[in-house]
Amino acid sequence: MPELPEVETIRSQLEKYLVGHKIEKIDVRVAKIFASGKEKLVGGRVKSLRRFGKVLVIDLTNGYSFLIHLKLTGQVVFSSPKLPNKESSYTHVVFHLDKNANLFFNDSRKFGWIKVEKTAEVEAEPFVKKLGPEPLKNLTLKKFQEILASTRRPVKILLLDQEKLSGVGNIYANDALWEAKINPRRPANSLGLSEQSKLLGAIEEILKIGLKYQGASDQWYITAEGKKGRYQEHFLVYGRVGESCRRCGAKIRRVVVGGRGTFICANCQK
DNA sequence: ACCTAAACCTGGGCGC
DNA sequence: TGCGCCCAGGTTTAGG
Repeated sequence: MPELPEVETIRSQLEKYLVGHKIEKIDVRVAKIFASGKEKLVGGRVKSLRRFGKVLVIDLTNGYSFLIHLKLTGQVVFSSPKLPNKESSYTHVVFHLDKNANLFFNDSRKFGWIKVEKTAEVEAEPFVKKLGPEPLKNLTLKKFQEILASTRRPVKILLLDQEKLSGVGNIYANDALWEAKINPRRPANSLGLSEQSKLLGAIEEILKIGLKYQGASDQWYITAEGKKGRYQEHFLVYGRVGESCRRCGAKIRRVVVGGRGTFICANCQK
């Protein structure tokens, strides 16, 4: 799922549901997902929720936090007497909360992880620490231009590199490049001024649209309320192989860039 | 520094 | 229906 709009949708919903709840017990059914430290969380109460790129952070009042990465198929779903129960055969970790509520971590492919850190040390955690600036937050045009100018690697690979900028994944990278009419294979340092600025604007715009539709439920993603997002109904180019370009009508092609499926209108994206 | 393929896993879709 | 193959919102690692 799990690009910036999907994780942010989960974060903001959990802020509403989870804050104030006490963690009474944690049931880890697949050890590799949550390898250690769960005892630090038991008895703690949820204080706040943060997000760094695609990483969700849940802070407790006892000085500890836990980080969740959903990778490709992870789900984080809140359940209470009022919401549908999304426990399934893919539920690998259950946080039992007070007031008959639960937080489920589901993950078909088991690539996701949960990790405990002291709250004060979350930003120094190795994965978080390496993250680059984030669109809609602290990615300025100047910084974006520096990042692009620093390499001749294909621009799409840069957009997906979390150490260069964080939060953008394959869906939003494809759609933003289409929106900006830039070919994903273009060397990053070959973009002109107006292209650089157009691309940053497109990234911000597409992420905002993703947020508006509560993310893309192309496959496994669901919100913390257990519902589907709707951005998949508005894909600009992602996944539209064989269909017509929304701008010029040419056929959308699938190519591979940096080992990832990449969708382009060869007519529009130069 | 950069590139690729493979690895971590499982399920869905498609062609035959 | 079944089987084999390819694909998948991410990231890391091994090898060149």
